[in-house]
Amino acid sequence: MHRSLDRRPWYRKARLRTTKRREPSKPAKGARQKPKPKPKRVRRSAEEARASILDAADKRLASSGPSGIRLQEIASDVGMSHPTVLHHFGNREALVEAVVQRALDGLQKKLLASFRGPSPKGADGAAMFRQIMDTLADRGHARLMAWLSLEGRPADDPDKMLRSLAEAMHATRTTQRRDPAPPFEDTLFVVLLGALALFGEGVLGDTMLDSAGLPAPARDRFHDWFVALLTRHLEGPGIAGA
Amino acid sequence: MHRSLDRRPWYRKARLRTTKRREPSKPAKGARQKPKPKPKRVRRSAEEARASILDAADKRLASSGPSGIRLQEIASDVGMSHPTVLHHFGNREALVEAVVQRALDGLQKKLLASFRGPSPKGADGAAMFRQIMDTLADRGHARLMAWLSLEGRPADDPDKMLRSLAEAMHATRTTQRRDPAPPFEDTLFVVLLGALALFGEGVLGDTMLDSAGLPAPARDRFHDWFVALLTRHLEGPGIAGA
DNA sequence: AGCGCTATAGACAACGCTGTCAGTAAGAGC
DNA sequence: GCTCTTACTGACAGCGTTGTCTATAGCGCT
Repeated sequence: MHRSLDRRPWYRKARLRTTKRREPSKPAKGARQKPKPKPKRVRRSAEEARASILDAADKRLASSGPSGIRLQEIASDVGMSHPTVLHHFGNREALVEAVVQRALDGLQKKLLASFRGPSPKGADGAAMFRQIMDTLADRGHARLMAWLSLEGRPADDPDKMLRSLAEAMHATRTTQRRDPAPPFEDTLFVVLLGALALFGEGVLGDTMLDSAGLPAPARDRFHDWFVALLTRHLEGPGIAGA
Repeated sequence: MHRSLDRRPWYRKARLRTTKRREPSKPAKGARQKPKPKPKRVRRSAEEARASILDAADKRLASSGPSGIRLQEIASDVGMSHPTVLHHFGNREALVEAVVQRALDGLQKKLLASFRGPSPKGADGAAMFRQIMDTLADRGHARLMAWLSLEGRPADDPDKMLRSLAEAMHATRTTQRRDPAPPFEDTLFVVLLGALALFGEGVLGDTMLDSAGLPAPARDRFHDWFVALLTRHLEGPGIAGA
């Protein structure tokens, strides 16, 4: 008479097996006489385990992208066996999904925080741009977005972050001037340019700097220059074309 | 007495085996009585074969990056067996190296051609930018650079392309104006910004446009706007800071 | 202490991928 | 035709990876 045979895991069961069963094929006999001197097992709570696994996966995600995530590596990073990872996430794809989602949420939170920025209300150009630069130009985040895009994961944002950012900027832009304001699209393009350039720098910054024959410290000067360019544009008249 | 047993390639032999020999382990017997109704073999010249293989690999490179290249897929694309691919390139890594190098050379050639551009001599801002945009914003090339960077392949350019481009632009910039010219670094930053933004657009363009709530045709307007912004900057006074 | 739950580990299966081997056949040159 | 070179192939080895199964051990509860 066999016991529970359920062994709860994933996740709280109640989902029929999705992968087709393999037949035993070979009797799979194995002699079993080992001195067994290592029953050293740590037992985490499920929450804890999931969190550690996600942390480890996150490192791999940043360094090698979603497709570079390996169950064995992650397991050994955390200090467990890879079936345990599967126990907590069901299958590799679900783990990848989870870690990507977590990273994306983290990025969005950081960005939204930057949008509010140090200034009390309504964005003030330069300061906000610097904040966003620090967040996005941080290699990790830009690289993540690049990985996702290259590997064909949609990763769109339903909140239309760029647009809302542009709207906020445009509001302050129109109130802070007395001559007729440039069209909204002009502000939107400024934001778009900032985003594209910052992203580009996050991924290819070093390569480009090198190709430009610039030493690393020039990066800061470039940032200053860029911010100056944008703010001057925001304060001056819009581009004729747009 | 056995025949040549050399079976030439790879490449023209004369390199000792690098992977360690495996012992036969199992006699590897195989019954061999098949009706064999398919001795349909195409025989290409070595050049031809290499070229077709590289072409097929190039497609995979663009769509899934260097690490996404699979010998079997490429072989079946070309219409041969995967050992034949190995026959011509020695091992997978060499094939990847070759196809990446070829793609990179192609990109550089295109870019250099754009630098000369339609104008006879000396770069003329707007036109050149448009040319480069067409070349670089073309998804394929930007994606390739992103793949290479993300996967940690150096891919630096010893020619310092960005710098030489900036030098050319700066020359025309200083001669085309009567007031004191802005420092060279200002021009360099303009080029750098252009490169970063264009690259960013090549990789994340669609995502960003979507996040900005812009329809696809807005891309062209953005390009126009960007070119206008840069040329206006190039013709006006430099940024105070730089 | 005993019991149930479940996080964990070991063994192994299936599969995909690269790479090796030995043999086959398509041309080229004679 | 014969011979030699070599592009090409099927079979298979070995490894890495994901996923399954069974057993075990840590912990809370009574």
